[in-house]
Amino acid sequence: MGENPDFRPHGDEIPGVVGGVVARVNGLSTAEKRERLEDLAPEELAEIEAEDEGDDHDLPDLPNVDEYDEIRMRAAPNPNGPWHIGHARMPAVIGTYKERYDGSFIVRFDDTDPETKRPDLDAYDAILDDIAYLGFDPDDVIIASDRVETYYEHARELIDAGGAYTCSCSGETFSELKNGGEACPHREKDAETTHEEFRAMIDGEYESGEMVLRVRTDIEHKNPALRDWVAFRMIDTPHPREEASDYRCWPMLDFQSGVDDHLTGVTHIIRGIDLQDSAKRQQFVYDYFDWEYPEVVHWGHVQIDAYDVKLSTSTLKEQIDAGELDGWDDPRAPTLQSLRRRGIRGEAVVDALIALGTSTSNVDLSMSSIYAANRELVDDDAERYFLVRDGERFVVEGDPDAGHPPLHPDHAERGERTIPATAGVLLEPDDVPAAGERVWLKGFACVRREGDGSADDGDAASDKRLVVTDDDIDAVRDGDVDVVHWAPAAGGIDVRMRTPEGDVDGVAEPDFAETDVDDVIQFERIGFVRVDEHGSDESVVYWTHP
RNA sequence: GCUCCGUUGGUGUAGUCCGGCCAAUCAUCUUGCCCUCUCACGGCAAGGACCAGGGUUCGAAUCCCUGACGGAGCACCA
Repeated sequence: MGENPDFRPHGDEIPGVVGGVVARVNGLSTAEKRERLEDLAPEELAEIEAEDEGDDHDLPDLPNVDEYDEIRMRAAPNPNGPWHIGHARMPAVIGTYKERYDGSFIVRFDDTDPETKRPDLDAYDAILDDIAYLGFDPDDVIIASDRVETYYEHARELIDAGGAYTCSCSGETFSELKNGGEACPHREKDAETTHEEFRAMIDGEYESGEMVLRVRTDIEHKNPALRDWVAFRMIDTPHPREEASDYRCWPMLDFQSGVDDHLTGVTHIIRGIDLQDSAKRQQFVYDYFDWEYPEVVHWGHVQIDAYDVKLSTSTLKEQIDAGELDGWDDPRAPTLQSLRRRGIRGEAVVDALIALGTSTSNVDLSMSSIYAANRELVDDDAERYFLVRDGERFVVEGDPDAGHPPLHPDHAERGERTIPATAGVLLEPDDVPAAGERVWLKGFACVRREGDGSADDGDAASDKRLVVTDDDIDAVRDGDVDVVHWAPAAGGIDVRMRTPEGDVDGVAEPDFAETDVDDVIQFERIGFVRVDEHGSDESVVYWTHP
């Protein structure tokens, strides 16, 4: 109708006219439709099939990739602690793009604040471990505090270009002037004086707070966030890295990051919305140097359901110091170290984070999507065992001596387990049948509950008995009898299962001892766990997911 | 207060640039059924969304305006 305006008044009649045809086409099979289209418009068919091929990306294409010979991206963490789940988004997305475009992935530690965001010396390696856990291998690792001289050199060039001036206003004073769109008296000083004062900053002749180097942007810019921002300031506290401990004049993020992105050839910057204004700030520096600003993608914050604790490195650190958490890999902590210990593969974390895309709105990540991705990875390999929590003891009367459930229901060739029943069995309280009712002990037999438990005469109460019946499996198929897991009353293995909700104790079947540390197995009807330790008193497992 | 940005089912996402192919995709989730000696895996089915109101148009998730709600920045933090 765009082409034939005459039809417009008749728009309402269109559905009636074309409806029959549309219904007929929809009734055709895909193959038939393809055939018809090939007759009518082969070029359109080719177009559709071309679209189908390249359309399976979870992430949108990066902007303007054709304009660059190589796509280079960087993750720029602040090394103040091991990573939580939200941090994993950066390497997950960058790593995925790197694979798609055959690009580069640089890790740059932005550790230029020895005081407020004081780096943790262990965090550098911890973060690189976290990245390796996720399955990525950075092409290069650089540390900003190694590059301070480079930032000084560029600051001098910027001063020469008229793009910076030293300023001794207090933060408060300057803020007031700036919010009114007014320059401070230092703004017009000559380059020579600025050079002299900047040299004195580098030499440490000022105390913290006495002097800064500002970038000359536009003091009347309508966005107050962009007006003459600070590029360098004095910090009295020495940097924790010995190599950098003598510096007192430190660059701010926007200067350091902007210079490094250019010098390391970064083509695409991916970062959070908290840095939305950074590109606009840094653009002023890029203009003075006549550099081309990289492409930028911003994304929103990630919140994760299922955790009480906040997704914040500093909060986690406080909780660990206060003893509320056992450490960074406490199962209650939303950290990558915790997920790793629980047996969740980095690949599953990456899959779930990639599915979030890169939208600028804030997103909630469900742990269930990480669980779903991980279950897909581990289910086929996970051998099955029984664990009984809060076991109630019953004697068993009748044959056989032991149960033999398979190690994996889909893989009979892997063999079966042996669970002795002669010394009695343990059942979870929820699974105990009422007096006279039956229950199927999985891998063993159908049993009937005798006695109602009222005559409590000790450990092997005479009325806590399970008598083997002659029912066959049809009893289960008919839906009359529930199948439950169980453990032997003697010879089982004490297990402590650590979960995000706290520790749970139980007894596992004897064959559980054959598992190796790091194996991910499934306790049937409970969930997947990772074997953490086989101790002399007990074994410890970490709960993975249902 | 000033300045940016966003809003599609419970969650995430596709579609928005270039209005009709959208009675809106896919995944997760929930429920039911099938399979099954696990509440796992697998299969089938169902459930559930275009923030609101105006405008433009034959036609709006898509374009325009207003509002609501949410987020971010205005640091000598990153």
